[in-house]
Amino acid sequence: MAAASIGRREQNKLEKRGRIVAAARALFTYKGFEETTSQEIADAAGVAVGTIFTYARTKDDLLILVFHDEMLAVVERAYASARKSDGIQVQVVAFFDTMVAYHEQDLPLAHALMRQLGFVSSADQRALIGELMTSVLGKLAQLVDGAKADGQVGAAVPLMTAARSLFAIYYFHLGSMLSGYIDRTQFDRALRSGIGLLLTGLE
Amino acid sequence: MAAASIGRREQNKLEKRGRIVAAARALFTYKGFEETTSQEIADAAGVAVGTIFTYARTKDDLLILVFHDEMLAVVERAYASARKSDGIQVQVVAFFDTMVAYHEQDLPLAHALMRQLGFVSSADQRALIGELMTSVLGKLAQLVDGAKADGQVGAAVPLMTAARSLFAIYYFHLGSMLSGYIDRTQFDRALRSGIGLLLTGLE
DNA sequence: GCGGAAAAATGGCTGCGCTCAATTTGGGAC
DNA sequence: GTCCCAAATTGAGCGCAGCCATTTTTCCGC
Repeated sequence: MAAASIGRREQNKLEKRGRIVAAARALFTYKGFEETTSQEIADAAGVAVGTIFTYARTKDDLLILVFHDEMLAVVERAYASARKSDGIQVQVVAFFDTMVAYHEQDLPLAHALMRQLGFVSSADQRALIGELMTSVLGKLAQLVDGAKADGQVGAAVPLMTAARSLFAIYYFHLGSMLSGYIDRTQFDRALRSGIGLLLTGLE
Repeated sequence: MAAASIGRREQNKLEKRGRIVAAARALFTYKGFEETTSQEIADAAGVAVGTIFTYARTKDDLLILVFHDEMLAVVERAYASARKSDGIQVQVVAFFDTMVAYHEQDLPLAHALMRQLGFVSSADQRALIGELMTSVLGKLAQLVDGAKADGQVGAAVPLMTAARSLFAIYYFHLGSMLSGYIDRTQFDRALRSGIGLLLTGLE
């Protein structure tokens, strides 16, 4: 019971944190990020407003918390989906398609998330987002590494540079779509041609 | 006098707009974007708070206005600087180095700008930022096109895809630096290796 | 000039995110 | 069981961006 009772306080905190994040998730989805007030989240989670800000320093942090766990899962799914295909290009496209499909479920929320990714301010945010980036880049690096084995990718290619460049291209075009510069069709085209060009090179 | 008197109203608006943007510019630089209040900008510009919001719908828009003209000029300088060199890789690096040097004058403000680039919400913003993007991508495309002439770049390479991919890599690493994931030295290395890889290709 | 209509400017007001002094809760020492 | 302290919770209050009913300025037909 000692271990359990020590855990009691932590247990409550964890459960409360879960309620807050779940409430935020639901409200963000239902009425949008900007349109949801801290008071509403607090009410839905059954806590006072002030309590929210002991679990997340800002409303923005809450958005990151909402995405964090889900995104890690999506990255795993994206990787699994990519592994089903053959050929590095098809694999990478499949990987990003899975991620886009996830974002397409709620484009406004994805748009709000993208704003935060471009403005990491606190150490908390840096840690959470850094974890996501490590996960995505790691999986992409694995795909590239796999392609090295069967000679699709040159042995001298630095894995992380390749992973970062692939992601950079995806990220840029995703932003263009979420900001309303291009539609989904144009996005697909742009992503494919960008990845294709990175594979063959300019020279 | 007819033409001038018709212009009088426009003249005043333009001059007032100039004062507001200049005041915002100075205050953002002096005490930071978040730390500057609309009231302070209004006082410095000699107008009422409400007036600001007839020239810019939000404080965010004001930030974009502040950068817009300067950025167009920086892109021109970056292009001029790139043309001095030979070899597409060196040119592209010189181009981005000029842009980074500009942002380095005020990293916090560059960071704030980056947040807006990732969250274009109004048609006004889309127009202003779209103009910047067109300018940057156009110049990059020109550099790539020039390199095509002397065979450094394959004739079949689509110019805009190349320009977008180059920019995407720059943008991604710039964001990493501004968000505090990497320092300037790592940025330089990452940018160069990313561009190098795009030139040679993964395959 | 003058009248009036349209455009621009104004600033008190509202609703928001977030703070912080005061209060409640939980858990160990005895 | 009781006491005590630290950790957790609370919500009224604060400062901010942005709104909008009112006032001021500008322009044109006469």
